[in-house]
Amino acid sequence: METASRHVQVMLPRPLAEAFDYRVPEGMEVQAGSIVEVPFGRTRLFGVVWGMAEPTAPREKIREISAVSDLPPLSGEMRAWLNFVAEYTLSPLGMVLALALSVREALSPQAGKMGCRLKEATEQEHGLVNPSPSVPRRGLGSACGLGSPQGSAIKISPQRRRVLDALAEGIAWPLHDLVERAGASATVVRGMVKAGLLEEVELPPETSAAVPPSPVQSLPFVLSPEQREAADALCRKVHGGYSATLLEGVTGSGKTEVYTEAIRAALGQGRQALVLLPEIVLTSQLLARFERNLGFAPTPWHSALTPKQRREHYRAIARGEVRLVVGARSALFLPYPKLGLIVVDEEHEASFKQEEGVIYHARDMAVARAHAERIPAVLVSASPSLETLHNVRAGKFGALHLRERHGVAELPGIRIVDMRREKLDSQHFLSAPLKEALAANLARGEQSLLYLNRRGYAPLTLCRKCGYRFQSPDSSAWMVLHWPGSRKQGVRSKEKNPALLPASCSLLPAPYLQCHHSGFTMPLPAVCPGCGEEKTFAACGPGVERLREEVAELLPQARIALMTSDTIASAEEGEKLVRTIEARELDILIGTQMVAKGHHFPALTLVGVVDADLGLEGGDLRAAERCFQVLQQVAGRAGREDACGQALIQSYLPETPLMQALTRGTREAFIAGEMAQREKAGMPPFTRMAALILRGIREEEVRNAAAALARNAPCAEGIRVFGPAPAPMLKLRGNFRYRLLMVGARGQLLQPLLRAWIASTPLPASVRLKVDVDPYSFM
DNA sequence: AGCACGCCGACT
DNA sequence: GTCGGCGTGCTC
Repeated sequence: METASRHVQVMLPRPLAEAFDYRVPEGMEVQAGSIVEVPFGRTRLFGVVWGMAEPTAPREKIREISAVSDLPPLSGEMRAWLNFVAEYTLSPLGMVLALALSVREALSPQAGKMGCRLKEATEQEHGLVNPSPSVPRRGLGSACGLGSPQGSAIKISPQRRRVLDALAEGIAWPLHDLVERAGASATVVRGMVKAGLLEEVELPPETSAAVPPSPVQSLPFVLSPEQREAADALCRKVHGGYSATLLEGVTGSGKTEVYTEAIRAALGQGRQALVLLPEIVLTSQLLARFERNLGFAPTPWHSALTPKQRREHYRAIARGEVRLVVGARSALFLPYPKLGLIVVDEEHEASFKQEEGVIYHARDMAVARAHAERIPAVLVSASPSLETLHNVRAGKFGALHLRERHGVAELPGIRIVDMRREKLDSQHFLSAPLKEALAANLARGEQSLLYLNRRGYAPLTLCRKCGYRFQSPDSSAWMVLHWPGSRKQGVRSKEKNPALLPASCSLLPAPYLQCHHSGFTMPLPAVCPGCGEEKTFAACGPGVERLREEVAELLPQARIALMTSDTIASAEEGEKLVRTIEARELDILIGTQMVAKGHHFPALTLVGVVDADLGLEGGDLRAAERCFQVLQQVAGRAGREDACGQALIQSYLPETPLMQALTRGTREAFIAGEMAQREKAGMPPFTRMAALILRGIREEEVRNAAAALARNAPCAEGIRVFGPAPAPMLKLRGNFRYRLLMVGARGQLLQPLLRAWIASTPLPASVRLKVDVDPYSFM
């Protein structure tokens, strides 16, 4: 009888909504949340025990659990939260679980890591005269004449010799390291294993080096009365179960120091704390600041960790050995066994929104996790999102406000340059006031920053003869002209039409065209693909590369540098440039989004925003909000220490409330206007939204599927469905995309309606549907 | 997500 | 005649 056989439901890190049935072998102990290794198809996978009910799958399909991980089981709170995330985002639970089990190698002590060492009995078996592997030295590359038991000879080539020497100490080496050490290929090593010279053994467990004790003394900082009050309020929350609190304060008001007190309180309870930050602000300087403040190094979690660090950090976190994690949004999904506090710094940042795979907003899911774990969440910002402000007003979130700035100069004077009144030279983009200010600043020996959120040389290239426009083959976007070498040709600007591009270019590097959506890149051809004429290309509009050209022409003596993702490929390069700036070896920095945040430059006293209206383009309802934030942030870069700086903002829309609010330096006016506008237009945060995005290879099928969905749209009180509309970027990566938008009243949960809607509309397998709940991007 | 099976174009 | 492209379907 098999009445004694136990079964459990195992959730697997695959896009599956349901758990699979598995048998628990005799003598194995599992509980809900246990991380287990199971056979799955022809591979083995780690999954999590999700239920302990009777199996529903046919008995003959059910297989047996292979092993249980040595890591502690996922807590009930964690599992409940993962379930919530799956339901909220309409993602298969397995996909959400995959985020939590992201480091597969961390789930077992060695995860089957194998290494090679000398085979114990090799010498005797093969009749080696001398047991030392470094001899015999003679007869390299030839048959050594050492008889195996069968009498066949084993060849010791120079490569094999090096491998034997590398292993002389008898220690097992991972294959990869051995290959490097011995300078022999993996094939050679494998051949030696086959020949019986080496054997594969499991490597001994690594020593846990994830949390080295830190000798750093914490620097006690003195909090102002205002800061003290806010810190005390947060510390009280740490003892009080779930709460969500906005900590608002301008740059320099000491927000970090205030929430560090709450971290201390959580750690004091023996619990773990998590600080989430946008990836770009997660620098070594910032980690060092936490270390100084707390007296120990926090554990970082971001995309640049090495596989080994990732594994060790994951294991130490899962075992509760790590006290503080400072990480990017993926750190939210780590299996902290005793989380006591979550801080989301730069809460307003759009980069917390994950746009691929499971589409989620880390800030919102952090609040949900705090709720599930019954702990406080603290949202921190100098310019909170409208969503968060709305939650504060609705009484869902508490709020603390830091009003004083400490050790920082006044905010810069902001002036809007009305570009409608400016007479720009053709193919030039700097207004007279900005040019004058740049020249004056240079004369004073002070640094300037020009902000233009457009990579490359020009956003559009067209043929002046036939009107041909370069368009990306795999999306409908224009190809952006890049011309990194353009600055090297001083004479170019003296030509009649400076925008006219040479057909063949002797400059280095040569101009090329790139699609910023797909990454597709091609050289600028010599003749127009439309009419075959030479030298007819005109570059339209400015990019940062072209701006540099203009500035170099205007101020030939200035030392200029570009800061874009094209010129700054790594964190080290970025830090190198920052050091150059700090050493005042640079006069004018020209940059994209990248320069908006991060390091502050002591001698920067002028900021010029070349095209302030750029951020308002694109179908994005939060465009104004984001544009305001970026412009305020960029403008705020001027004059941060002793000197009071100025910001000049070039705009064709100087009367808009956004630009007006910028000049007054008050956020309140802008927020009030923006809130009113959103409410009137029925937009979030006053409504809820979900986007349905369909994509497929054949446009006809996608369009039909979208139409079918639209016909089936739910009719419910307060629900509106818009579309289908071809996605703004219609053909992205070879796929046609159509979108529908569902809008509901704030109090209405969209998910059940969405689920019923989707379930009632069968779609062809060739058309994929994804749902973006609370969409940020409308592309 | 992987991974294999299966049906149509460019090669030994 | 195959090799291999990725479209489709399955995994307890």
